[in-house]
Amino acid sequence: MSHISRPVKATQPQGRNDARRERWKGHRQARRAEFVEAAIRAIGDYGAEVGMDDIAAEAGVSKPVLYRHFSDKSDLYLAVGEWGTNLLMERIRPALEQGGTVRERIERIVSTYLGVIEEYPELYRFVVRRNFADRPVQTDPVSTEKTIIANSLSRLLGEYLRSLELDSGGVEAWSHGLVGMVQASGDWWLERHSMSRDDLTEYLTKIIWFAIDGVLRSGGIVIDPDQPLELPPDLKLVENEDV
Amino acid sequence: MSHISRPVKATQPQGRNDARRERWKGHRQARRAEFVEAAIRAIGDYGAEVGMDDIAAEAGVSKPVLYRHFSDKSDLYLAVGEWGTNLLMERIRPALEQGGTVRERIERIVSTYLGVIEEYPELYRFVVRRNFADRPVQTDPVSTEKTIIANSLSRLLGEYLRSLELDSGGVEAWSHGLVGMVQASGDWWLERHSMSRDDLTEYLTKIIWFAIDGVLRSGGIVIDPDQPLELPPDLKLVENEDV
DNA sequence: ATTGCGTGTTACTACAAGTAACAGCTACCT
DNA sequence: AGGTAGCTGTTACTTGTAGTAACACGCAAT
Repeated sequence: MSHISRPVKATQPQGRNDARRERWKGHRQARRAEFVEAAIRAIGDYGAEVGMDDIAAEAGVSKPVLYRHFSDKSDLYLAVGEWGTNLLMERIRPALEQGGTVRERIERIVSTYLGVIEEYPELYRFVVRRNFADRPVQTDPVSTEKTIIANSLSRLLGEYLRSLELDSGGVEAWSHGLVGMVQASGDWWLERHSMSRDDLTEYLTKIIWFAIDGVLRSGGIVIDPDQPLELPPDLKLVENEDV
Repeated sequence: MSHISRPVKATQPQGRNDARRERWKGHRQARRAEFVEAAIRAIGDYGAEVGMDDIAAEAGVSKPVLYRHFSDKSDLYLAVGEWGTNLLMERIRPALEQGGTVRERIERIVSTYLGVIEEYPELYRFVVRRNFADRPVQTDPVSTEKTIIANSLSRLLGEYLRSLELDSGGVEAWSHGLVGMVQASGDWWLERHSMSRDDLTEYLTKIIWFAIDGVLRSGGIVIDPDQPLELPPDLKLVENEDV
């Protein structure tokens, strides 16, 4: 019988603290993070087709050790996707919080995104293409990542439209659509590289602004994309928060 | 030794016609089409996770018979994707060729697309999620399908912008982006179904038009989306034709 | 009668994900 | 001092699915 249980028991027999458990608390999380990073290095080396044998070898352990921290390959895949999502959000957050015009804000977000997929192309392919159909969409890192960004954009657009007393019924569809637009263009660019990142950033910024501008104009609002715009200060990116 | 070679030999020993070959010419194609349709039924029954055993059973044959017509599972997956692409193009073509206003044209295309993924949800998931990473993007049915549509849109937009003497440098990125937008919104809608198809169609039609309108406006052109628009009559959807 | 194209089948291989079953270390508890 | 909970390590092994070997057969054309 394996003397490691998965998941770690949430309760203790006598409800008493046992320092033996505390001893390993942070260690287990650090170990898991170490394996995720090993997976990312292996993906970089072997490509999106990487197997659990290669990931274990990169981590310097045998497969059973990996399987003590991840229930299966899709669990590891999920953790890798979360790593990528966190990286992306860490990079995008400053781009959002920094001031400037609408165009500058959109440009920074798009450029940051393209920079991340350019820096980690195999990781991107691993995450985007290796969708495990047995997982509900909610736990799919691609969908999770897109949903996080789409929901944040929904909230931004929704609050803005409502503050202008415009119809906000389409913000969820539009947000997913805009995220899909950037991702699809990025996907094409990653494979084709027929233009520079700066050129693509500019073209995408334009069409994103045109789409948003059209929504505002349909409500009679005209905004100059090159004037600084104050956004609601409490607005921040949150995960899976409904609009 | 198997007496079936893959692929069928293109030449004959004496360069003489042998009617025994002609006997099977159409049959082989019909058989293959039959297996593709069996695969589609099996996907409908078992979901996107369907295995080759189940597909063979649905076709009423054993696996070796399937493998005489498809080199591997990804080859069958490719054929299924082509089936889906052809279905989509067959449905979209009338929507494109029919006259009307810009808004009406866009609306028909979007509605047709959403209708197809609603009618074949498991097929959609099979094609969209089961990307075989060992296949180059060019033979990936998802990318192929999106590329066909994006390239057609590129050509439409490019010719239009050039006829108006506007910068058409971004049409490829925009086209892939617009296709990605519709697909991402459709993906979200298929999982969430939080609004009707007609509502989603209307919202998507709006933002697509806003995006295109913005491109035109940036060149000083203003077009009424509710006026009938004559498109170049020789323009038609073609596969992988460069802009 | 032979041959080229198809059909059929079961048993089998290959590979990668995932696990059984063991040994051992160390800090904490009794 | 001895027992225990948490971790570490390993190799051999199972499982499931894709894919194939190797055979027999039918039928129209040669």
